[in-house]
Formats: sequence, structure tokens, C-alpha cells
Amino acid sequence: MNLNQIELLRVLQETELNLSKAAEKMHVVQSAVSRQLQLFEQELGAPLFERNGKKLSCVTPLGKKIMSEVMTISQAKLNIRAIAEDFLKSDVGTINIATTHTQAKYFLPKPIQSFRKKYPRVGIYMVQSSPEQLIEQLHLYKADLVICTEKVAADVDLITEHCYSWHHSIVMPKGHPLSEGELSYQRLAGYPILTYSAGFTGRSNIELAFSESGYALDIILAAADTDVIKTYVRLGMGVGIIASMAYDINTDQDLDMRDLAALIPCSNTKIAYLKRRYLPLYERHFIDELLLAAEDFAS
Amino acid sequence: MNLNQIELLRVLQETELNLSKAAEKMHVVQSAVSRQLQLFEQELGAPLFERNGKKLSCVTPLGKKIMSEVMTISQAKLNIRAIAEDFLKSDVGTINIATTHTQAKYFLPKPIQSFRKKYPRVGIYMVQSSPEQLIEQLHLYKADLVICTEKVAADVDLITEHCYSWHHSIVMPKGHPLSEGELSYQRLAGYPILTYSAGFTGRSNIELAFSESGYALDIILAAADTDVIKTYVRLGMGVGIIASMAYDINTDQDLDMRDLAALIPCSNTKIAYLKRRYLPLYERHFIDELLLAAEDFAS
DNA sequence: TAAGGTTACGGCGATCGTAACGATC
DNA sequence: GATCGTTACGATCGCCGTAACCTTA
Repeated sequence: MNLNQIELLRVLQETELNLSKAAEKMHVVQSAVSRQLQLFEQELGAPLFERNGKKLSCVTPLGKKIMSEVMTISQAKLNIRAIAEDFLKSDVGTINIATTHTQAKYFLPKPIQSFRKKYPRVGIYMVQSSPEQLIEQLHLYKADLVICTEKVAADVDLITEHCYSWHHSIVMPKGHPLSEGELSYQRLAGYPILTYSAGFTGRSNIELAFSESGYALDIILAAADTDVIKTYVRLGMGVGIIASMAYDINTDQDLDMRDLAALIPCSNTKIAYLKRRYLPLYERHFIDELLLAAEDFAS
Repeated sequence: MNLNQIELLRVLQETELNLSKAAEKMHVVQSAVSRQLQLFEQELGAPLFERNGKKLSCVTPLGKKIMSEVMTISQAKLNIRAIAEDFLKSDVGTINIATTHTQAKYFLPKPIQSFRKKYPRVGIYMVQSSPEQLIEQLHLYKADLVICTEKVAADVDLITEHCYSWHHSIVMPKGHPLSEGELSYQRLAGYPILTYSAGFTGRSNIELAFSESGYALDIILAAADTDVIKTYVRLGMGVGIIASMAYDINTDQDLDMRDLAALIPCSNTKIAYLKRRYLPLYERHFIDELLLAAEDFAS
């Protein structure tokens, strides 16, 4: 048993058990990984993968148990390197943030700018994708931190920290009927609605509130991106339900905004990272910066 | 970085940072481990140990952080082997029990006998030592399970399961004054006492009860071993305070026994094992057997 | 001087790459 | 025939052991 074999198993999992791709990722020829896998299985005395002819088809029950330990070792190995690097130069490194458009555009600019001033030698890279994929990015080591609102609480391998709470608002062209009078589920249900795609930016809370109210929303367009929603609202296609912080007091003066705090429960944006991962000092400080910005942001 | 280097670090910790002894344990010559350590430190870019001249004197702060990951990897590596072996032949193996004399002699015989019938191919080895050392045995991989009463609750790296509760009794030659009348702290304080050594078999509970009562026990002999205590009680040296289950209805008829449940709080015997260690099936079953025996034992 | 650690050097074996082959779609 | 995996074989490089040397109690 050696660390390359362990690494191989991890990479195999990432490549859907494709030996050729795994070989490529590990910068060796395919025959090498084939042999290493055989040797490892031979050493353990039982196959870790089921074969369909020659192709690996799936992981055996034994393989699954082993794989869990493999991931532990992989992570610890990464941690060792990270700890050493952090020790050598604690102000140099990179942070890969996986987040959604809303956070990237409306929440992150300030804390990132402020962090950059303190740590000019730490590179910050952002990956944008859907909340479902965000978590996957973490597990694939493609992201260090996830900042998002949906779906992070469930995963037991993650540590999640509460970042800030916010609520939804409606936006519509100036002079729209909904700009006046009391808002209710019933009134909202009477207009065509533009909002976030399922699984994005607190959409689940919108669903929840309306399904409990008994009125069905007439959602005619769903986008991952607030700017897209606003664009179509400006075209008069309907009423937008967006995150309140996505209403820009400067550029959105042509739109009326009204708060839905009374109708839709507040959403909580969280920071998540892998439980067993070593956090470099600068990354811990970055999180602190986020939490600091969150305080201002909520008010 | 490779697994041998990881293993080396683990072994170094066990040998008080003595390279020669570490080499011996790893079945290689001393110069080999010297080089491997250098290579590893070189790879990380910083020393893990402080040197006094040439000797390793202590672990650097960096080393301590790294060491924690090293232990994780070591354990996971052992787990991989254990999982595979368990899969290949789930009824063959060994269990190393670290326990105290009292458990070994009075509690364990029945469950062990019963377990052996179901798993004749599992070897059971017992290590006896003081409760303090028991835990150390676990961490040194010299024991798989610890069964004892004192000091196991504190360690966060352990899983502990409650086994059974019991209380102390006094034993004394037939016709002793304490055989009659009500027992009290005051009366007990008036006789020379023989009981367990500090840290053994619920001794801490005895201390606790008497220090709260305001009366001081006159302990004239302390032993790790109930049989030793009984021997000296038979010689008329004083009154023994022993675990109730250590009074043998057959062989101890020359001694009077009286229960101290009213004076000394009950003690709890626990089963403990390393949190991150994979438990083979037979070992899990052995624990079940212990818990089963514990039910009978308490009544 | 004994015990612990480092450095130099030669030999061996593990693992790699090349290459030819087998299977499956 | 394109993709994926296995087997055979020669070459290389990492790691070990021997041995000589250094340092400190």
C-alpha cells in the first residue's frame, strides 16, 4: 500500500472509474494505473471494483468501506501540505470560492476588497454555479469555501457558519398596481412572476410560503441571475421576486421595490467548508471578513 | 511524501524521538530513517523536530499540527487492512483487551467463554495494567478494547459505552464488630482499611464519599488486586473495601461481606475504544456479548 | 567509549514507459 | 475503428544496507 495507490482510488472516483482518465490526471501512462490497482486489490485480497468484461463498472461493498478511509487519507495528506505551506508563508495562497451570482455580485465585493487590502498576495478565484453543484465542488477539491443560501445544512461532512439573514422583495416598473396598497399572497398570485430558478437564492422559501398560503404563484420566468430577472421586469413581463439586497438604490430607480418580509420567511446565507480540511490562517481571516461584512449587510 | 515516512513519524513519537529505536521498530537500518526524515522535512520546507546537536529533542509547533494528521493517516491505513481482512474472513482475528484485574477475574470470564463458543477462531489476549496505562495501550495500538471503571470518560478520541454499574462492599473476618449494627462513615473511619490503589477499581469514588463525609479513612494497605486485599484481611490486618462482585460466594465464606451502597456512590464500568478505528464484526459482537453479560451481572 | 545521528556509495527492486494485444461498443 | 483495459519487457530511479565519520554524555 502506498500513497499513490490511495490517490489513484480517489481519482478513480472522480473519473467515474475510468482508468484512462485517471492515468491522465495522475500524469502517468494508463498501464501504470492498471497495474497499481491490481497490486492494491491483490494486497487486500479482494476486488474493490466490479468488472464488466474489462471495464470497471461499480464499487463493491468492500470498496465503499475502503473508499471512506481513502478519502480520509487523501484529505489528511492535503492538510499536511497545507499546514506546512501555511507555516512557511501565512500570507500567500489562494482561496477558491464557489458561490452563486447573487452573493458574488451583491454581497462579496466589499469583504473581498477589504480582505485584498490585508492579504494582497492571496489570490481569490470565484466559481459560479448552482447550489447543488457548489457542494460537489467542495468535495472535488475545486472549491475551498461555499457561500450560498440553499442546501448546505444537510451535508454532515461540512462545517457551516451562519453568515447573514435577508428576505425577498418584489420589483416592478414604477406606477405598477402592486406599488400601492397592502401586499398579500392573493394579490401576488394575480400577476405573472419572474424569480429565481428552483434551488437558487432562497427560491425554496418562496415555494414554501406560497404552498402554505394556498395560492399558487404564476411563475412565467425563472433565472439564476437577478440581473436577468430585472431585465425582463423592465420589459413589462411581470413582477420580479428577488433578494432584497439585489435592488440597487442607484441603478434601479426606475423600478419600485417592496419588501416581502411579512409574506416570505427570511433566508439564511451560510458559509460552508469541508469538516476535515485544514484552514490556512488567511482563509480563516477571510471568513472573519465575511462575517464582519455580514453584520453591516444585514442592517 | 509516502506512507513509510508517515509511519516513521508515528513510530518516532512512540520511541521518544529516538531514531535508532524507530529504525529497529521499522525493521530498517538507522541511516535509512535518518534520511527519510530529512527528505520529508525538506519536502515540507521546515523542520518538524528541534535538534539538540544531532539528537531530536522535541516536536516543533508545526510538527505538532502535522503529527495530528499523521495519526489520522496511520489509523486510516490500519482501518483499510482491517476492513479487508474482516471482509475476507469475518470470524478470524484477535482481540486485545486491556483491563484491570478485577474485570479480568470477576466480570470477563463468562462473556469471554460465551464469545469463544461462537468465534473459536478469534484469539483473545488480555493485557493487565493500571487504568492510566490502559488508555495509553489503546493509543499505542497495543490494545483494541479497554474495560475499566476509572478515567476513560475524559478522552475525546475514545468512544465509551456503559457496561454495568456496581458498588463497593466491606469484607472482614467472621464475627468482626462491623458485621453487626448500622454502617456509617464514622464507624468505618475507626478501623484500619485495606482497599485498591489510587486510580483502581472505583477507588476515586471511595475517596469522594469520605472526603465529603468529613471522616478520613485510615487506609493501611492499597493493592491493585482484590485477591491481595482479601489475603491481608484474612490475616486480620483490617477491613477490606472491595468491589462487591469480587466477593466469591463459594471461596469467601470465611469472610463477612456488607454492602456499602448507602455510603459510597456506585461505580460504572465502561468499554472504550478508539473513535476512528474500524471495528471488525467479531469485535462488535464481542462488545455485544459484554453488554449481555453486564445485564446478568448487575442483577 | 558508548549511544545517537549524518554522510557517501554501491546494489537491488519497485514502478514507470513503450508496445503489442484483447475486448467491447 | 475508437475506447478502454491487460500483459510483457526493458530501463530508470528511489530506497535500502554497509561502512566510515561526527558529536555529545
